[in-house]
Amino acid sequence: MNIKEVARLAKVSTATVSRTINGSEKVTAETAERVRQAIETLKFYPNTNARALGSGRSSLYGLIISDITNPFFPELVKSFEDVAVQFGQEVLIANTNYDPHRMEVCVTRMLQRKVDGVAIMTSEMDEHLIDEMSSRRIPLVFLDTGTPQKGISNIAIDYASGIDAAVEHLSSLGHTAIGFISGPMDLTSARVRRRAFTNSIKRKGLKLDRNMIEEGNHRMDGGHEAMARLLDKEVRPTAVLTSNDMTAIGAMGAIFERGLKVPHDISLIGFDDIELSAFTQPGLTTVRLSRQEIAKIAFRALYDVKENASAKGAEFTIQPTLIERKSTGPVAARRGGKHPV
Amino acid sequence: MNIKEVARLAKVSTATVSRTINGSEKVTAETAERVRQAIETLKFYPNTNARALGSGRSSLYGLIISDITNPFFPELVKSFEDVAVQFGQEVLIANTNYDPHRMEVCVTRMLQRKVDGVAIMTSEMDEHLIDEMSSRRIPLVFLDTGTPQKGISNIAIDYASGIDAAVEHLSSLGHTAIGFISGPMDLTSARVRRRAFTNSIKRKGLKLDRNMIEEGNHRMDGGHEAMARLLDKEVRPTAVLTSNDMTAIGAMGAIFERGLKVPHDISLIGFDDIELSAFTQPGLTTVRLSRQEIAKIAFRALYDVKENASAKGAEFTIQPTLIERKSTGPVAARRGGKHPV
DNA sequence: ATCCAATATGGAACCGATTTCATCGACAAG
DNA sequence: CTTGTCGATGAAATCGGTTCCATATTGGAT
Repeated sequence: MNIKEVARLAKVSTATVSRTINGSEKVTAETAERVRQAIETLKFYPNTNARALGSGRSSLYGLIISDITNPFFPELVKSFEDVAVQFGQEVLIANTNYDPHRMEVCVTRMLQRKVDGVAIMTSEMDEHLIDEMSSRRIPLVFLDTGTPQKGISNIAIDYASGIDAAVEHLSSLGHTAIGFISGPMDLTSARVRRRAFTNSIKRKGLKLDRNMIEEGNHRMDGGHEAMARLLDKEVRPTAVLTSNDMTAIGAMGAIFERGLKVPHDISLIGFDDIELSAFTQPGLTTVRLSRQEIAKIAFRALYDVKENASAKGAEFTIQPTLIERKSTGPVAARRGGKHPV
Repeated sequence: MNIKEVARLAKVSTATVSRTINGSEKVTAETAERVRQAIETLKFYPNTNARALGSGRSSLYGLIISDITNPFFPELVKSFEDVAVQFGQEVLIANTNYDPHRMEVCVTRMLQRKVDGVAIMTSEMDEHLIDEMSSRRIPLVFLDTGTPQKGISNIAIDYASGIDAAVEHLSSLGHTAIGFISGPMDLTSARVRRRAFTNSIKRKGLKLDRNMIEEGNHRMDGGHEAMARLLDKEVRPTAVLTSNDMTAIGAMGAIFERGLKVPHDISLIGFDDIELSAFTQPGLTTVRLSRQEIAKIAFRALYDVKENASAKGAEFTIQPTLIERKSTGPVAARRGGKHPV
């Protein structure tokens, strides 16, 4: 069941069949119709491997993520695929499980499959792996890491503005003792978010208490444990920011377990705004990072560079926005605090 | 950067390079070493497309799911990939978004990429699409649908035992008015789960009230709305089973919004046991459907049929198990009910 | 009527691997 | 010393498409 059989049935050459399939203009409507009939009759599906081999383009775009189990990523994957499909391209998903070794495996896969571009939405990226890809002139786009270079695009996230808004929100509710649960500190993205937090606290003129910063793992269990540690301290924060929503959701559980209430006893703010965050109890106030936007920009960045040899790597910036729900409230009235419930 | 250049550098033929890469025994240790050196030096990555074309095996296994946004599936994907990697195979993920049309696109992808097998973990499957694949002798495995035929395996889920356990659990807590929120009724899997529920209720000798069955969409918003409808009725159930955990989580929100409490006012049981269900507040009692087990069986079923032309399609059965958490409790004391809090 | 340009189509090389089959050399047996 | 056997290697066909280049055909201009 290959192109030759189709050609024979339609009484044309394989070249003409190929042209018909690819919508080349140089085929008579009549001939094209005959070919289409033959394809239909034989239930012919062109072999993607042969196609890629012959044409040099795989129509495949790689998407490397850290953890498919974190809802942030499936939502990103979905959006990325949606855009890719619009352009008639396919997506190859690879996840690293936050493991630098697996990252190498992922890159190898991309190289072997001859993808037309790679979106790297994770930060455990090794310099030499980047070289491996960029030296082969594969368009790349990073999420919030990486230096924009020739053929390499970068999507920066304006953490400062997002986290400033969160801190401002808490501050306006009377909170001064604000804690933070970070992601795993060996991840660049986690470090960047944490730095944005400390900077923001300083900018607001609040006191930065290192005792109120704990490390999580970007998953629920890590958030749970980190919050437990925070609650065990002598001086508790009245509000806590987290490095992502999963962490916040885990943290929320730890708070309830102590018989405390959100936001009455502790206000909580997440980061990402995954779909789930609208359904927690209470709804999670968070800083939204639009997956649709990231996915769209990422794909377009790759596609443009690929199709348009002239296009060079570009720099984009995403603005996160504060989404106020029910997990934040005025600091509880204590000793005549000025923000009674 | 192809096999020829490697051959030239190592001063051997391309055949020998190919043999070395594939670990064929007929290569002297010395020669193999020289080839490996050359590969290393040139940073050569064999072209998967050419490889698949030449050998007739793609080492790719397809995994078709309904909704990557439902945490059940990412967990399944992860497990499936883990097993595949152990066997040196790759995974091609495709999701249908519950849309039969997209399903056709997914199958086309599989056919074009010449996958070595397809795991169909979704039920919006058209008979003719199955034929399309099975007539090409592609090993298939279905999750809980499909008739086991030659080369087609099926993983059945013993809903009866899982849902019986759930109903028994509620019954022993004194519940008699048990509601159900189903998945979208155009999905086979949703219908099967609903039927398991009604059967179970009948077997327990409880009264089946069609008024207490509402339709959701297997997502949080659907669960939320369905529960809202249930709560608006004159006679409310004291306990509700849902078709999956996402539905239960959405439902929980609707309950809280009315100022009611779980499990005090309403007991809630989910289905799947996604990771999240241990972190809801209160923890969700649910019926666990092991993704690891499903993924492992699914991949092995495909791999065995592929590698072992003799192996025919097989039938497997998965036993779900009840996980008791905090979302179920005795029916609230009313008019001297016999199960006071 | 003649010639040219434009257009549709076919032939064949090519993409980069795998794999069959032939060959070569070495070593053991006679 | 010759011959048979076996193991390592290479040459070339092959997989199923794409695409360059050549050719045939058509219609319009002169």
